[in-house]
Amino acid sequence: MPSVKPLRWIAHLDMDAFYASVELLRYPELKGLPVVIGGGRRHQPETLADGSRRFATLRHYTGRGVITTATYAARDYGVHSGMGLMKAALRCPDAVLLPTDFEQYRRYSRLFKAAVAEVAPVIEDRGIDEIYIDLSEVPGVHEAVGHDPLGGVRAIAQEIRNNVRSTTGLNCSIGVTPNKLLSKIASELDKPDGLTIVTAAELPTRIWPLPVRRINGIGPKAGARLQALGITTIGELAARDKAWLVARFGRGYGAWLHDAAHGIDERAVVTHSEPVSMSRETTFERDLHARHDRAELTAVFSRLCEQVAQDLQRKGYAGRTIGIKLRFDDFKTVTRDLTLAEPTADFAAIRHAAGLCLKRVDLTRRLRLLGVRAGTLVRPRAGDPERAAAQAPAAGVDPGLSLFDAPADPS
DNA sequence: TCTGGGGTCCTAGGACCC
DNA sequence: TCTGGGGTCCTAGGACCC
Repeated sequence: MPSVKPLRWIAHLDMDAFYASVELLRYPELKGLPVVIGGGRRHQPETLADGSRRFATLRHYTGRGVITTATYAARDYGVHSGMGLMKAALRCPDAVLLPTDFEQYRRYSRLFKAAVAEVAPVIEDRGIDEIYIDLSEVPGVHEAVGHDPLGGVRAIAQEIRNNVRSTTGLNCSIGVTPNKLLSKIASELDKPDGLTIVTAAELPTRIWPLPVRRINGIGPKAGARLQALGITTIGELAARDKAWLVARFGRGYGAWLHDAAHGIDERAVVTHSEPVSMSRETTFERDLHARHDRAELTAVFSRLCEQVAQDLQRKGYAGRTIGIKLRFDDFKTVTRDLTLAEPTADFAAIRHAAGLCLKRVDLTRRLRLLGVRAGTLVRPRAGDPERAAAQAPAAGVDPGLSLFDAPADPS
């Protein structure tokens, strides 16, 4: 029997301005206004005596926060996620500033994913506001409706959108194509509140005119290199020989670039995955010096280790690799890590290992960020005495007071 | 007025073993 | 005493994504 490649329909669903939209559900009076989410905890809205609410604006913001999400009204002023709040304040000083409330966003994330699962259960998580959905096995997906050969897919995608809308009050955008790569691109073609179906035959007309940066996996660096080579659009990338790309971008990435430009992507929708690492990091309000701010740094360092330990324990994991991350005042970032004989989720063990890592870093420059990470995770089985012992609190916690001894005086 | 926090994956060199 | 490959683990950095 000849084997025929089954026709796949893969959807990519992206919630529209997710964090901001969740906030608008509880503050409906902000609808239509420029609103940005981000920054610390200091700008909570306050409720006045008459029941109305007063919101902070960007105007007087000081600090190192960035925008995590901006409403479409705010984007009209040229602000976008990732932009520093100080910079955004110059462009749109009257934008409302709300603090992030991950607890709430996670709740709505679970809600919208459950709503999707009622229609199509094969879902791959891509973070809090995005999923891939394999529609291939959903009944009726391959059937035409009237004279529309894509009627089946369209109806199911529409049903997913309706269900998300009615259970969460939130809008999403969906792209549906034969694979994840194209669906990711397609979901952005009609944002917000869009539904876009692209067939393989439409690749030249609908995908090739787009900039290469729209491809998930071509970031700032690769985008700039391609531009320097005279390649701006996906079509121009598709026109290059694979060998030409391999010669310039390496065997793996070069070949992938070629396939991606031709809309080739066989990756499956993965419904389950295990975490590889867990980490905590923090950026300081002002840059700290190892010697001068030793007490503060030591306290932060311990807190990060404790948070990582708690995260591991809460989720039932232990890490065999413990690492640290430091970012200096010149934004240079270094990491150090250390592999233990046994995985651990114990605070004292983590801090001890992280402390050893710290000794391998030159702490002359001031620090702007400190992070702690546990990698090579395992899920210790209950009743495994050896691993249970490794998880138990270790005797003798080193005080850590000498963690941040500076090697030299920079001044 | 510099640029958050939480991740994944890839590469590359050196150690170490066969 | 010198010269090999291959495989795996460890470490550091970097690109990229949400």
